[in-house]
Amino acid sequence: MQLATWNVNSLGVRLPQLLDWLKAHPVEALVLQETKLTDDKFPQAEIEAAGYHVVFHGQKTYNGVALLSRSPATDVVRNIPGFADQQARVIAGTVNGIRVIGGYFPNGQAPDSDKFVYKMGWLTALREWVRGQLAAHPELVLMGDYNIAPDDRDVYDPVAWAGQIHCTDEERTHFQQLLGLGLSDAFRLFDQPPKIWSWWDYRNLAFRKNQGLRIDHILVSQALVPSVQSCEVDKPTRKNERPSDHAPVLVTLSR
DNA sequence: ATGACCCCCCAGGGGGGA
Repeated sequence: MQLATWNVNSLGVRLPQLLDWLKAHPVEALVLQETKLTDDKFPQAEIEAAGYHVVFHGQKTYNGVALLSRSPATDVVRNIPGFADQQARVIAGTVNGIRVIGGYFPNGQAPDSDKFVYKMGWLTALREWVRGQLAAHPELVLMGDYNIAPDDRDVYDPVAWAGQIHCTDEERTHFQQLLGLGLSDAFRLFDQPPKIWSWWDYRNLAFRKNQGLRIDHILVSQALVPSVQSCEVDKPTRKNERPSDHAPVLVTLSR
């Protein structure tokens, strides 16, 4: 079975692509980020007609997350418990015994900004919550748009991006601390070719020049590592006529 | 080439993304 994450950059715009994508990629579960829809406008009927259960947590204009699954998700959680947050960034549920957590991590804007301070606090709250989730659910996947490029290998121009948002030591330390909970970056469980990204700027002909970052990740718990068969970025979806700036990322499990 | 986008808001430009 496959699990996947995709920052769709407006589900209102991308719904037809999502429905096409699900036909071509009948994944067991998919988390979405940047749906940018309040819950009353969420296209639940269309997604259910495509054969998926769905739970969601949105807001106007910004952020918004959803969890689609072939079987219903149970124990659904919206946002990080105990962390007061005006922004809709997390949705979690248990699907076929696997705890699936989808996150739209804060961007952070710039290392000297208030938004960076928020990003750091959010990451700390997420880590402490996920620590408990792992104790309760040994089979766990934490996936989404992390807005962190974990390593210089994940950046098309690491010199130009050194110290910039997504690439600061503080963000990378947070990523390592998530791994320290007992999670593994599914993509790095395998030898990978260089220059694999999950996001390409709309500007500067970035996709055509393959100038991007790998900031969308699937972290799996140790109990799941033996069943991970592959982890791939679905780059062709970024070539669609009216694409999101992110490509989906998929993990394949032997179950 | 010192360029180059897209989506939201909601009606002319501004905020945000990464």
